[in-house]
Amino acid sequence: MATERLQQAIDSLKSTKVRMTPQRHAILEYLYESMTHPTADEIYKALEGKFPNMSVATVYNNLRVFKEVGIVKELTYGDASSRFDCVTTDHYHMICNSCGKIVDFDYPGLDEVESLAEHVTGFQVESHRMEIYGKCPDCSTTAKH
Amino acid sequence: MATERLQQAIDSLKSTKVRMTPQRHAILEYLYESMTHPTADEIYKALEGKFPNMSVATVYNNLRVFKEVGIVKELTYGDASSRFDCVTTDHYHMICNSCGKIVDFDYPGLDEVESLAEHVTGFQVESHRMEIYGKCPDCSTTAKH
DNA sequence: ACTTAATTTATAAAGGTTATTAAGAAAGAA
DNA sequence: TTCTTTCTTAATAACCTTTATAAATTAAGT
Repeated sequence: MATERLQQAIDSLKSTKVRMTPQRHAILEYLYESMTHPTADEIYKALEGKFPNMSVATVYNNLRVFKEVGIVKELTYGDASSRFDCVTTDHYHMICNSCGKIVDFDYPGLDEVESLAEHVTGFQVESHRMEIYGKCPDCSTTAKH
Repeated sequence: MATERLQQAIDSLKSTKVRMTPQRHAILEYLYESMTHPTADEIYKALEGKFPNMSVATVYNNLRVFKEVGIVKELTYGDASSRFDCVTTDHYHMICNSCGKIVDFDYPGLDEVESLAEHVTGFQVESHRMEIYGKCPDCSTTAKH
């Protein structure tokens, strides 16, 4: 349940020196309720009604704080805006090349790839990132017409 | 051999309406000789000596042209600059979290992940991207001291 | 050599993100 | 409650990468 996880996030903030502000609460709430992976600007626009005076910098600052505390992950893409994900457990993303929709999906760790990479390159593996691109059901249907 | 592949790239440009200019040749040459994955700015700075009047826009324009023709691939990262790869065959990248070094490595296609993702999400898979992060040999050695 | 269309250069502009700083507010102490 | 301290916000400017624009230049075919 979103509310439960939101509460956990708030609790884990309390254990640090991070203060709870109305803006912070609203940003977190939005992240946990919208199951999308919003950009900073989308969050900013979504909260315009509640906080007409909120600055974009506030959104960015707080997202950075949330990242540092570990309750939010940043998904970075080329020239486009970053997106923010409040699901911090390991999972991958399926991204629609047409509409940009992002869907989560789970897959057991790619340990084999990691250990091969380790042997071949001599690197000490720390993490990996994988995304799959394609057309979402909506976009592949409309394309057929 | 780098020279051979460079010549192939030049030839494949000739088959289009793309003209060969000294700047273009130099950018391609740099891409094929440096085995790194340079940013546009690195290329720009590297060629400053030969082309004191070259504009950054020229580098970007040409990299876009090369991408369109298919002889160069762009590797995009969050806020940081894109890097450009003249190896267009499928392969993955191992990236050092400390110094940013990028090393190529091959791995058979992740068909299984793709087809699972297809079933679970209903997407029509078109491609995927994977990167592995860690510490390169140099950086993990110095860390031990 | 001539012509035409592609290319370069220089510059401005766009878009996302960060830095700065003064004003404001949260959390704990008195 | 009130005070105090430190964190946070808001507004704005600045930064950085990349793209757009427009005039001058040049490659390539005739």
